[in-house]
Amino acid sequence: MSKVSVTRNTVAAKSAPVTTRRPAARKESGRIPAAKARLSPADRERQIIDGAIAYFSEVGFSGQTRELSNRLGITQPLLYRYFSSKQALVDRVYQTVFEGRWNPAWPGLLSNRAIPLRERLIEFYRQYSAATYRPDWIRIYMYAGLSGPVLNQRYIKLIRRELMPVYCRELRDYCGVGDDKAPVADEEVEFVWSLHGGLFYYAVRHNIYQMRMHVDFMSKAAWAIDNFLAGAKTTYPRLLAAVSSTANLPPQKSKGSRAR
Amino acid sequence: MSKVSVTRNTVAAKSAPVTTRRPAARKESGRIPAAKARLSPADRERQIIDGAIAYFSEVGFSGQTRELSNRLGITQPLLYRYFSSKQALVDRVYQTVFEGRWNPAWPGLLSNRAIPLRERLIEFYRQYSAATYRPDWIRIYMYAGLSGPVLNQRYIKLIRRELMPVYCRELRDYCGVGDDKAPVADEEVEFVWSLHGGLFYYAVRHNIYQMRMHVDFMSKAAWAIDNFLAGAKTTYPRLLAAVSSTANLPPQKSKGSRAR
DNA sequence: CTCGTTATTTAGCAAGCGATAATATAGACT
DNA sequence: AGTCTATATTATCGCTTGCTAAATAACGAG
Repeated sequence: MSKVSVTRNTVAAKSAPVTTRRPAARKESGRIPAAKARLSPADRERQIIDGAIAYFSEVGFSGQTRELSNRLGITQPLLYRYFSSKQALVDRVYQTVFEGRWNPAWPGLLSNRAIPLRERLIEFYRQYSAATYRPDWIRIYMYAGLSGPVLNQRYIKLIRRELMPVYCRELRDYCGVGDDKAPVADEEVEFVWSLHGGLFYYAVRHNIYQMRMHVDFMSKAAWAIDNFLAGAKTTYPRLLAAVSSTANLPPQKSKGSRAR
Repeated sequence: MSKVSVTRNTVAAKSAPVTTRRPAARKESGRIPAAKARLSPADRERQIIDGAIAYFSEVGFSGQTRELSNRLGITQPLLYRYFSSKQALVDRVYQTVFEGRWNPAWPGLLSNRAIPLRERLIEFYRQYSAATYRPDWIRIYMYAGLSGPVLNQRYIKLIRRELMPVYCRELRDYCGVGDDKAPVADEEVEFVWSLHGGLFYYAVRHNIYQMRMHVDFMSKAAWAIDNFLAGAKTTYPRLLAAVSSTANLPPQKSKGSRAR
């Protein structure tokens, strides 16, 4: 219906290199242009994925393909030229959001004993929050968890495998207890989750409940880390002692060995 | 029309607990009506609400009324005899889940200085987790947050208003600093949120990501509380000092006064 | 300029959805 | 029992949604 006119721009033609996956090499185009002209398949695909991330993170994966195409300024059947089904697009959104933001250098950062543990933790949470404590990541992560546990379990297990053992061993060293080689116990990991989860929940309140926060994240994180480390000096040795004392005993019937 | 049989009486039998809240109103026929037959409006309404809580907490509020009615063993138009629209039913689910589980006695429990703070906190989280750290509450809470912030903001503000001031004042007393009457600063509240959020996130991992937990909640809570209190002895006075020193200064342009 | 390729749009189907009106039937009362 | 009322079901409407096929138009090569 004659929604013509506006721009006859040749912008589309200029973008030759595609770099299908690496967001690092993005030039300053930053925001998605309305880009209604003919695009190269690679560019169009990128545009659709970016738009889908923004749209689905806002309304959830029950959002409609027609509304998504409207926001992109394209027609709805065009989506199906690039993705065989809505589910395929959704899967691609998952993949794009969750795979590009994990930094393999984090374990190394956390275990760098040339720096005080406090500073390492602060720097880690600066990077980690910048990468994941954002509306698109957090919201898509939570939508994913509610519609099926597989994806989130995989991510939690990544943290448990890559981060938590390092975390716990550095904490042992910080508190001057335990040895570096003993495997970390579930109780230790859960202990660390209290800090990690407390910081994550800040992001949930901000990005899902959309609370206006009165303390900025890094300031809060610094106080939480300080408190965690200060308490750990006395609590963590006690925890390790409690764990090792019950480690190879028969399972006791104490007040609650069953997870809720 | 031919998809009958299958779950006919199992569904009816399972959804039996109708008398949960209304002791009166029913003559004591003793026999709980099989949900299949004609029910009194009050009983049918309860049954629908209970089923809706279970169904929507599982699949989210984009779940279909037909599927809900199937699970209840009733026909779909019957829902509309009791609720004018799907939205009305959804609102009723919100109301039922979120009102009814808050215990007004909690502030009193937290501020009862006849008991050591540690024990008060443990008892509080025992009650609080039993009331809200359950799949229906947590999942509906998160679905609600993702589809609109209003409800969650109201709940967060309830915590901020009813719990946090008490929490902070007891913490001041525990650490032997500050006075009871000074209003609590945002930084103090955020400090307490670190503990509270860390425990809440345990429930998220368990009930939304459906992780199998290796440490039961109360055990984890006890360690988290111990660590929080142990650290607070040194950290909280420092926090209070930092807050009061910048309290009535002009807003400074430090590295990050803006929330993320 | 012409023409072929292909990105994009127009048109539309079939199933799914919330919601309504008409019909049937269970249960209480006389 | 017979009757009446409110509960529950059958049938269906109008709209939405994922998806497809055919038509159109932009771009590049010769």
